[in-house]
Formats: sequence, structure tokens, C-alpha cells
Amino acid sequence: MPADAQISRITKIKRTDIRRENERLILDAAEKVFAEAGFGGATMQLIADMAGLPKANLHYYFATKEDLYRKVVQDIFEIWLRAADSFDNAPGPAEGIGAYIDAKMDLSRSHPFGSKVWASEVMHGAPVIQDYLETTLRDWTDGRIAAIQAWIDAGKMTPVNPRHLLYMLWATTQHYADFGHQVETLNAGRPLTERQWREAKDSVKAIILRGIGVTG
Amino acid sequence: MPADAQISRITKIKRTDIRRENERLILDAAEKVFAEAGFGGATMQLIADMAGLPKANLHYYFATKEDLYRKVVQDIFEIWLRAADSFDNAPGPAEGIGAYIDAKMDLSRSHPFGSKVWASEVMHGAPVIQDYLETTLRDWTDGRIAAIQAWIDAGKMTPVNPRHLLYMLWATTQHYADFGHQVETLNAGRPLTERQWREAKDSVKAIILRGIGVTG
DNA sequence: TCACAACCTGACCAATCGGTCAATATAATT
DNA sequence: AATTATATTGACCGATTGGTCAGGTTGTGA
Repeated sequence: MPADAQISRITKIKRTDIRRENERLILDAAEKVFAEAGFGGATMQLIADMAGLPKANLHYYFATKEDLYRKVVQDIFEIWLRAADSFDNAPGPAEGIGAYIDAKMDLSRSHPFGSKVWASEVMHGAPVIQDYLETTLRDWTDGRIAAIQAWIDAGKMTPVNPRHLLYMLWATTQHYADFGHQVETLNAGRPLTERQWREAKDSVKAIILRGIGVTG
Repeated sequence: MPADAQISRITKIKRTDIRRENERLILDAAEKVFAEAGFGGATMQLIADMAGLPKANLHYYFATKEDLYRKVVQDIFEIWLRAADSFDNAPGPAEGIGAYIDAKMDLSRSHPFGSKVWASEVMHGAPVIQDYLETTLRDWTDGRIAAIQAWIDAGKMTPVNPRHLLYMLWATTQHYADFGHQVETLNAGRPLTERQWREAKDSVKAIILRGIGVTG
């Protein structure tokens, strides 16, 4: 086997790899630009520059700006749904809700752009993911409400309105992503440190868990 | 005195009135359009149509789109600051924080567009109100943190991190405005009724006040 | 009544936008 | 090696944008 053949085999870029890598480049850039500028304020040129590709190349992989945006929003939604696994199979609210807060806070830290894109989409009336809200999200919500109600019926937590408890969990955890700039500004302009993130998580968990009558 | 003179006196439109009324028309329309489309997605033409004025007339009162936007954001900020009066002069956290939640929830219901514009502005890095964050908001925050700490020191509530408690109050109350569309979708597509708004407020207050060791 | 200032607006412009396309290059297949 | 499928890109286009401006209208004070 000649040397260049070996190199070729190692450095070879397969068609499927090209597609996958470029789509990833574009989606990452798009997530950031959509988050920072909104759908209306984002431009394909800006996304292209951030992805390091010519604008025309974006349209080769994603027909329209709206197609690209839709894919970004859907990806985030799936990540969030997966975070809810912490909720399931928990013996009680202390573990289930505590783990859910942990998971959502971690996502606010690791995927702040995605959270902002989702927030922006919902704030503008959910023009592209309305069907998701009415089907997947509604089903998911109903399921968790039932789980919380079961904990209440079993006397494992103080009776509260499960729906509003859920909203409070979403709002509080996503606040650290969506309003991250405000949080950072009020933190002397510096990003939260590892210790500060832990304190944020602990504070949220402490207040909410005590609020539903669960001893941390 | 001739009849038309009397009519003229009654229906007369003063210069100052014209300016005030038109600026109000434009600001109200702008708040709604900026909230629903974002700064980048909003167009002066759309705002003009909603205000019932020619586009050129908007530029007579507000030089640029950014000037108009800045005024909208500043108005909201002042309304929010005023809502914090409930915080002051309260004998303890039950009254102070309880009243603050009430006030912020009422604002989420009465000024949902303003809340969305603020959220959008902060999410995009606060390009036009960064100085407010660093001065007015920071001072306000420091003051409330001190007030909460005083309550803690006086043994009137469970020791919690005052800053994160504040963030939780903001996040939870504003969620009903910023994510109002999602809340409505999960409510069978219908806006919250008077009773449902009361239940939301009561749920938020119950969990948070219990979470900080205050008996409702 | 007159002169001035404030107010109004249709028509217009340069800039930018999302999107297209023909031509070319690269990889895969036969 | 030849052919085909996929990937790349500069140049371009119609549509829309924020903003301008000249000329007209209306209210105000002298």
C-alpha cells in the first residue's frame, strides 16, 4: 500500500461527512446569530460569515432562511425534552424536581443560544413551532402534571397547582440563559463562575423544594 | 358667540395636544410591533399602519427607528421601577415580596408587550439600554438585596441568597407575559380568565413565600 | 389679516435583503 | 478513464427597507 493511499484513507472526506459537518457548521452559526439578532434581525450573510462559508452554500443545504431557522428550533426542543428524563422514574419530588432543576440549569449554561431562540420564537407567537406546542409539549406537560399530582395525592409534597409549579421551573431555570446578559451585568460584568453557578442552582432548588414542602 | 365658535372651542386641538396624542399613538403601536416582530423584524411601515399615520409622519416625531425603540424600552423600564414601590416601606417579607409579586403579575397582564420588548432587548445584549442596566438597575437591585438581607438578619425569613430570590421573582412573574402565547396554548388556546390569573398569582406567592419561610 | 412656526405626506433614493443560477470543481461509481 | 452525482461559488436580481425632502396644510400669536 503506497504512503499517499494511507494518507488519503485517513484524511479522506466522505460525501456524507461533508454534508454532516457543513450542516453542523451552519446550524451552530445560525443558532448563535438567531439568538443574538432574532429571526428578523439575522441575515444569511452574517450566518455564512460566522460559519466560514459563502452565502450561496447555505442555500445549498437549507433552501430558505425559514427552513434553517425551523431546524434550529426543533433541535433545541428535542434537547429540552431529553432533559426531562430526570423527571421520570423518580421516587419522589425531592429527587425528580431537584434533578429536573439541575438538568435545566445545566442546559441554560451549556446551550444559552438555543434557549434564547426558543424564547424569541414563543414571544413572537410561535409561528413555526405552534404544532409542537399543541401536540408534543401539551402531552409532555399533561404527563408531568399527572406525576406531580400523584406525589401530592401520596402526601409526598404540599398541595400546589402542578401547572404553575412547572411554569415556575421553566421560567426560573431559563432565566439564567435568556437573561444571561442582565445577570452578567449585575455580576460586575463578569460571567458566573463555577461556584456562582452552583450557588444559583442551590438557591433555586432550596426555595422551590421548600416551597412545595420537600426537605432538601 | 356664534355656534361654530363654541364647537371650535370644544373640539379645538392644541399644538401640544397634537404632539402628545400622536406620540402616544406611535409609541403604543411601536410597543406592539416591536414585541411581536423584534427590533429587526419590525418595520416603520407596519408601525405607521398600526398607528394610522403615514410613515413619513413617524420620522417627524422620531428621527430614527432606533430612537423610537429606545423610547419604548425606557418607558417600560420606568413602569417596572414604579412597581417596586410595593417593596418599600413593607414591615416584612410577607407584605413586601407578596405585594411585589402581585404588582409584577398585574403588569404582566396589563403590559405584556412591554415585557416582551424588554426581554428581547436584554436577550440581544441590551444594545440600547446597557447604561441603564449598569446604573439604575444595579442600584435598584443592590437596594432590594440589602432590604431582603435585613429581613433575614432580623429573623423574619429563612436565609436565602437575596440576589437569586430576586431573579426568581422576575423570571416567574414575567414568564406570564413573555411566554404568554405558550401559556395560552397550554390552556386550550384560550387566554387566562380572571379566576385563572388569580390562581397563578396565588400559586406563585404560595410557593415562593413558603420557600423563604414566610407563612402566607 | 398677516406672518411665522408647527405639522403633514407622497414621492423618491441608496442600501440591503433573501434567494437564484450558470459555471466550475470535487468526489463516487462504473 | 469516463461518467455521473454532489458540492462550491461569484455574480446577479427583484423586493423591501430606513430614511429624506420639497411642497402643502393647519394652527398661533401679533
